[in-house]
Amino acid sequence: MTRQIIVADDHPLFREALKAAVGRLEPGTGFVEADSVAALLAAVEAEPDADLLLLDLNMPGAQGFNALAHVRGTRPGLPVAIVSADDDPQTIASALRYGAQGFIPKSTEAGQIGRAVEAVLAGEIYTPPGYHPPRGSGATDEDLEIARRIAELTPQQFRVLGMLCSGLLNKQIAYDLDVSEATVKAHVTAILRKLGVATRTQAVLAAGRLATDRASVKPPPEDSD
Amino acid sequence: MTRQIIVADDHPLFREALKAAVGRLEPGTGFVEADSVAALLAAVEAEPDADLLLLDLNMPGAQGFNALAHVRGTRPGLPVAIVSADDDPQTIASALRYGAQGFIPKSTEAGQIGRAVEAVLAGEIYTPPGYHPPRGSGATDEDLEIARRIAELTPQQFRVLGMLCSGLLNKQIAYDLDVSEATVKAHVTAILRKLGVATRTQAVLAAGRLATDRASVKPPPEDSD
DNA sequence: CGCTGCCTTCGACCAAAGGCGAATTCCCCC
DNA sequence: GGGGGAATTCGCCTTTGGTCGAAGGCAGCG
Repeated sequence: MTRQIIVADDHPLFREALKAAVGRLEPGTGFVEADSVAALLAAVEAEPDADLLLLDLNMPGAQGFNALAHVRGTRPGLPVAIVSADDDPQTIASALRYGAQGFIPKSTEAGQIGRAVEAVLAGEIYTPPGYHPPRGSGATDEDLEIARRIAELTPQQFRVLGMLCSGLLNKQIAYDLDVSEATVKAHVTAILRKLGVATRTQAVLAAGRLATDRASVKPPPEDSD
Repeated sequence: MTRQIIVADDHPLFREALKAAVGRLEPGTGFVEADSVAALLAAVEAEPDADLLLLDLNMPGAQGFNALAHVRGTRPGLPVAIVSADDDPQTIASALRYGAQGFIPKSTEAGQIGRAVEAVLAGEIYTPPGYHPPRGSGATDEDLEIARRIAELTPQQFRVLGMLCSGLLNKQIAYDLDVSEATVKAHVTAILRKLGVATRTQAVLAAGRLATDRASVKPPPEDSD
């Protein structure tokens, strides 16, 4: 039985490097790749028996720790190792508090990445050498509460939440997901309930608290001035 | 003619310290205090001839640089010196790009604060000793574009935007401002136009890009689970 | 097999959001 | 003193958002 690892990163080249670094130690390893949150969700659903998820924090559509929180909620048995270019102690501490089993800075050298992955697969919690938990751990209790609620969302609801956070209208979401607008509204209602808020705007604000970088809304078209 | 300085900080004690540090060098200085964004707007409107605004970044209701951008837009002639506990180079660079004439870390010793204020009043740009502009300057061109648009908002519109960013309904905003809901809607429409977006959620996302800390939406009431 | 949940889907109803035009006030400037 | 422009205010109408109830599909379990 070959072990399965899901590699979620929007950078194709980096995915290759990651696979090479991991596959070198265990040639029989199978990989599933995802370059977006949508693909990540699909991969997680399609591979219920995956052994590990290597997750980049800066993926388009997955503001920060939202994807981590959601995967931890829907697949509690699937270990997640964060792979990120942002390696300051605050970010690492947050990732661990949100349930990641490991944190691998992108600056890590290949051989060390392989060993880190093996460590996480063996059930250890991997942190970069020299890492110390900072004083204020970056994620407040309120943030963890948000994460807990996001973890309760179904995959489809999580997709919709991501689109809400992009500022899309129900109509646009319905078109993208190829369902009726009534269905989208039902999902939105479920999201509002689970997040404990009353409007989509409040839901976006809540989800935004788990973001590391600001979402880019959309390029303002700008015609007049 | 005594010069007027507006001191905007939600911490009363710190306002006192600030006044003491500045007043020591020029006993005749007049002060106007503001402990919230609402009070800040009122003060700026009431004192058109103020000589300087000392502005804290972490004021309730004024997410990050929004207040700075807005004041710079409505009162281009009023110099603004940011006073903040967050003194990393990224933050300082952003403040300067958004049009601040000075940046005074809260850790600055009293005498130095007085000298910094005098320098800004004299037309200089004050930065803490040892400050070097970082490589990536913290604020992207897109962020500056947002700031430029926020600067175009009228005071009332800016107040409404702040409430939108708190996740309030039009009805609640109308109650707080003591106007009809129709009026609030008109303001919201104007805001959407000026920010170049189509919905309130997108407006909140746009304004959120100028935030330094995440807004706390509101404590989720939480009853069921 | 049949039952029980859960997820997804949807249509119909009501509330909130947003657009449009217009009246009022205030301030600046001529 | 008298425009002119901007800001604030508001009512009416359309669109969007959100709730409720319900039906179909799919997995796990007795």
